Amino acid sequence: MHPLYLYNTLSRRKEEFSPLVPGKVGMYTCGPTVYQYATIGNMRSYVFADVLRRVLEYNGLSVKMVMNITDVGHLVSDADEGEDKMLVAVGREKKTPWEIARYYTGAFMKDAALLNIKRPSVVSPATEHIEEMLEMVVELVEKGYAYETGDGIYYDISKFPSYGQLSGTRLEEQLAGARVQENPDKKHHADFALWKKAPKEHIMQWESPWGMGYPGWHIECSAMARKYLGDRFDIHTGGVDHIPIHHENEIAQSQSCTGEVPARFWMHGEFLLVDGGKMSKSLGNTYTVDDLVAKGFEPLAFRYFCFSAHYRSHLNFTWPALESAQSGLRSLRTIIQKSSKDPAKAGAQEKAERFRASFLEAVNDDLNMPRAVAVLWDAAKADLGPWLARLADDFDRVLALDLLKGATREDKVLALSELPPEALAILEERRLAREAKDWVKSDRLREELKAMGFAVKDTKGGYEVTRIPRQD
RNA sequence: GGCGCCAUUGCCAAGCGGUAAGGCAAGGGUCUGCAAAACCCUUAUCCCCGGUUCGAGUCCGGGUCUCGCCUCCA
Repeated sequence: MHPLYLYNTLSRRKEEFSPLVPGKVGMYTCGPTVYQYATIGNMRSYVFADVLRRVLEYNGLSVKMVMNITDVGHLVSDADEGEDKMLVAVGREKKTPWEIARYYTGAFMKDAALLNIKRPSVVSPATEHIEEMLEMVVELVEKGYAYETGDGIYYDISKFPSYGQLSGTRLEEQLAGARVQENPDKKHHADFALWKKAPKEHIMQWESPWGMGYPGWHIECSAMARKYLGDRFDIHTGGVDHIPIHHENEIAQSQSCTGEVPARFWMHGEFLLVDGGKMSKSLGNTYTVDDLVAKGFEPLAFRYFCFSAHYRSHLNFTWPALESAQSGLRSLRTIIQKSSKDPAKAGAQEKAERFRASFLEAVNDDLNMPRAVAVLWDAAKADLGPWLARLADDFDRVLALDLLKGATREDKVLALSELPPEALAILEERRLAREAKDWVKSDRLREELKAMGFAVKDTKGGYEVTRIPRQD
């Protein structure tokens, strides 16, 4: 057994992981906002969390994974100003917030499923936890960590000296109001809303001890993690962008209630870049899983692509890079499939065991997927015969690339019954031309089939027809 | 302006002090009427300058470049 090492943002180093309760891991993942489609950048982050969960399970641990769905408008910047994203969606789509949340939650679930992201043990919307959030806010007020202003309840950062421990930022060094409008009622510019008082017309609001209102956008994670995982649990994940504000605030809130930093390990996935630059919803240069599919890619090619870089590194998305991933994944599957028909060779099992050990070592080294995939490739070329499929099946518990699926749609040799009659006619004509050694005609007919979207490959006894992947 | 990350072959990328994994692409070859597939072979000394060390892509110092964060964002 290789020990499992994970990088902890809190300590800025890799630490050996062992769960609080032997054999069981509690893990929280900051989930998606559901007022627009998730981008592939978002999805990279959930692939990362999924891999982490799978690696924990691969190590024999049982994992309770909790994910929130942010369905209540994040309004607000840290200064609690700005537009409400849900409100924007409501205006754009002429639907109720609830309809929008349901729609985009569904879209997210579908994308996750396409990427073989396992469903978390608990995945639940923030609005189902208003009560738990209010309880925490009340507790914070009672304990003196929060104060009321004209427009809400704010966390008082001056009561939490260790603020900034995760990001290494020092409050004094930050320029107050450098780029955001200062809220004059706040005692400190970094104080953040726990609860906001709602104007009458506000789209989503609930009763509270302070009248109608809605939650601040950090409290949902604190409340949900506490409810499902307890005051102290093993791992909390999210994107790197969460480090400086969201997770700092979460720690401040939770620790003020419970006396402890809620999670022992904080892990963060790096951003996906597009053409060397930032991808973000606000820049509008985003792609969705649907966009990839529309270009003829398999969603799992994107998952494989995610494994080409370590989760703590930037990964640069380009279409050629995705093609490279798709090719790689395809040939991997082909090799595995072929290999299973080969006779077993002496020593193959022992070799497979060694590959398994290397694979475990790679994934246990802070989820080093590029190395793990390299181990798979080494194994694929090691002449393992039927043992390769067994090994790949085992690796797939972590990789989840459907390695044993065999041919993809494009690779699959089509039965004659699957072909349109026109294509069959041309094929028959071509067969005759080849018998007559009329190569010019034969090649011309192949071109015709190509235009119809079919590729013909001549074999000993005849030919095979496959679909040509869509090109754009 | 402040803070941080990166810099490895045509592209993506691993590497955590001992003489550069893996993938994609490309080239050569075998096979094929041709093509495709498959198989075999080939392709880097690690941004620059100093330093530490028997030995550095790998540590330290100084540059340069890139990207990111400091504002909603995975």
